[in-house]
Amino acid sequence: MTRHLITSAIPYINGIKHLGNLIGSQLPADLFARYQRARGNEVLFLCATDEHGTPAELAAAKAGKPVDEYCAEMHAVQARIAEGFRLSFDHFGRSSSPQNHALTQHFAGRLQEAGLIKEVSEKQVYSNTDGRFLPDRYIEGTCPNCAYDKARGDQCENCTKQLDPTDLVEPRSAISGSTDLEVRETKHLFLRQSELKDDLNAWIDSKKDWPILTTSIAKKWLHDGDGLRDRGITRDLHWGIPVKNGTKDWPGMEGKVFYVWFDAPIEYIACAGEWAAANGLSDADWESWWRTDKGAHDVQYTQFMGKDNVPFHTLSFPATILGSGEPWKMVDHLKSFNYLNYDGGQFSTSQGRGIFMDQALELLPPDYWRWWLLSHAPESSDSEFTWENFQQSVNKDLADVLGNFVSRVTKFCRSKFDETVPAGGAYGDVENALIADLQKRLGQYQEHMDAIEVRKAAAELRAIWTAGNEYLQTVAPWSTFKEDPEQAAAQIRLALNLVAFYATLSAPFIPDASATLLETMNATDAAWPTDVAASLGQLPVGHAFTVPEVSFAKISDEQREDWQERFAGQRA
RNA sequence: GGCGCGGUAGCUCAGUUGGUUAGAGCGAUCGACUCAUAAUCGAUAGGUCGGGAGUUCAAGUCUCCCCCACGCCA
Repeated sequence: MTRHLITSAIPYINGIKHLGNLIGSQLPADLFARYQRARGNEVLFLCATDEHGTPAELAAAKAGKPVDEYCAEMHAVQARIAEGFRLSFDHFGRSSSPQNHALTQHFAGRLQEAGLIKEVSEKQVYSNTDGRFLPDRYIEGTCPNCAYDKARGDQCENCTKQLDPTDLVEPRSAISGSTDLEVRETKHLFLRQSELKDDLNAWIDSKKDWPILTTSIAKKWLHDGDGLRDRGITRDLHWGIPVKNGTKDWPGMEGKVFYVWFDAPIEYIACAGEWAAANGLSDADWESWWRTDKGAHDVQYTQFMGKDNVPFHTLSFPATILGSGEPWKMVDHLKSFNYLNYDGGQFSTSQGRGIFMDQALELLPPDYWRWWLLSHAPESSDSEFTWENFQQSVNKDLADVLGNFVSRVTKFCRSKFDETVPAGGAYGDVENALIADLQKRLGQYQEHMDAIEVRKAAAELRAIWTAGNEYLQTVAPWSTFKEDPEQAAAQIRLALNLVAFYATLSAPFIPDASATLLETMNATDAAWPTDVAASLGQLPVGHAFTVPEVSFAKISDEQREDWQERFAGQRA
C-alpha cells in the first residue's frame, strides 16, 4: 500500500472560479485521489482557499463587509460548489487559518536564522485618502506614451508599454480615485532565493519524470537573465499574516504582513494541521504526512496546478522548504495543465467570460462536466471548449455508449427473464475473449491513471464501455433467446456483471452515476477489480437488481443553443 | 523586441529514442441489427503532418530560416 499526499493549487478567495480553473487543478487532483483510494491506497487530499492580499480586501470593501467576514462567506460558497462537483477533499482549508499563521511565521523565523532573509527599503506610492500603500496596478493615470487615460501603474493596456507608477501623468488611486498620493519609504523582507539557486537546480534535475512543460518553465525562471531573483515576502497591508520571527516580534516590521505568495503554499502543510484538528487527530497524525523524520518517508506527494502556478511550486515554495533546513516532505510528482479556452477565446474571471462553476451546476449534473473536462483535459497543449463538442461528446459517450448499454441490458433481462441475474448456459470462446480483452484494457487503464495521463485514461475507459456493446452485438442475446434461452441467460448474466464492473471502474470520473448504478445493481460493496473473470462473477445467479431510470439524459439541440446564447456575453 | 509552448484528417486530439501503406474518438457516407435513451455494431471516405531549405539510406519526429496563434518577460 502506498500513501498518497495530493494537493490541488488553492483557488483565490475572490469570487467563483470558472471551468478552466477547475480542470487546471482541482478536478484532475480529485480524479487521482479517487482512483488511489479505489485501489486501496491511503490518501490525504488537501485543498484550501487563498485568502490574503489586496484583491480580497477590495472585494470585501465592495461587498461592504469586513474582510474576514467576506472571506469566511466566500470560503463557504467555494466549499459548497466544490461539493457540487464532488471534489473529495479530505479537508478544504483556509490560508487564513491559525495553523497557517503559526507555520508561516515559523518558516520566516527559520529562514531568518539561516541568513536567507534581507531587509530592503523601497519607495512605494501611498494614498492618503485610502490610508494605504497602493500596489502598482492599483494606480491609474494618463499614459506618457499614448495618452490613454486609464493606464495602470505597471503597464498601459492601450499601448502595452511597461510603466512605473511614477511615469504616469496625473496619477490617481484606482480604489478611490483620489489624487492625494505621495511616495513613501517603506521597509520589506526579501527571501534570498538566489542563494538557493544551485540547490533548486539540483533538485529539479533529480526529477526525471516531470513533464516538459513543468521543467521548462522552472528552468527558465532559474536561469533567465540574471537568474533567480530575490523576492519580497512582506507587504504593507492589514489583511494577512503578521510578520513575526517564529513566535517573536520582528523589530521594524510592525503592522506589516507576509505577502500571499509566501503564505499560500505553506497552507498546503498547514491544511493538514487543520484536517487533523477538524477530525480530532493529533499533530503526529498530520506530521506523518509532511515530516520525513516523522513517518512521511514513504509518502508519494503529487501536486496539481495550472501552468501559471509552476514557478511558485518549483522554485518559491521549494526555496522556503529547503531554506528552512527542516525535513519537510517535498513534491515528488508535479502535474501541470495548460489552459482551457472558451469558444475561440479565453475563459476570463475579470471579464466574466465563459462558464463559471456555479452556473455549470445549474445546467447539468456534475458528472457531465467532469467527464467532458477530464476527457478533454489540456495536458499537452491548450484545449478548446465549444458547446457543440460538449454536447456531442457527452451525448455519445455517456448517454449512448454507457447509459444505453445499461438500459438495453437491464431492460432485456426484465422482459425475457425477470429482475434477477438469470441462470443457465455457460461462457464460451466469445466470453473468454472478451474477458481477456478487458483484462488487458484494465491494465492499460490503470497504467494511465498511475501516470496521471488523464485523457488517455478517459479514452481507455470509454473503450472498455464500448467493448460491452460490441459483445452484445456479436452474441445478440435477442436472437439467441429464440433458439437457446439458456445461452441467452449466460450472455445477459455476463452483461449484467459488466454494468457493475463499469460502475466501479468509472467511479473516479463520474462518481454520482457510478454510485447510482451500483445501487440499482444492488452491488454497492463492489471492489476494484483485479481479476476480470472473477469480477464478472460478482453478481451471482438469482442476484436481484432494479432497472435504472435513464442514467444520462441527452443534451438537446435546443438546450445547447439556449446555453450557447446565454453564455456568449459577459457574466452579469 | 527576447524567451517559452504549440501549429497533424471537417472538429477535439495521439504520435515513444528519426524507420514499413501517419493514428483515435466525434462528425460524414454506406451497410448490419432491432434488446435499448432514433440507441448499437461494422465498413468506407477524408491529411503533400503551417511554409521553405538542410542533415540522413530514411524526418511529422533532428538543424536553420520564415509565417501564424497563445503565453511569459523587458
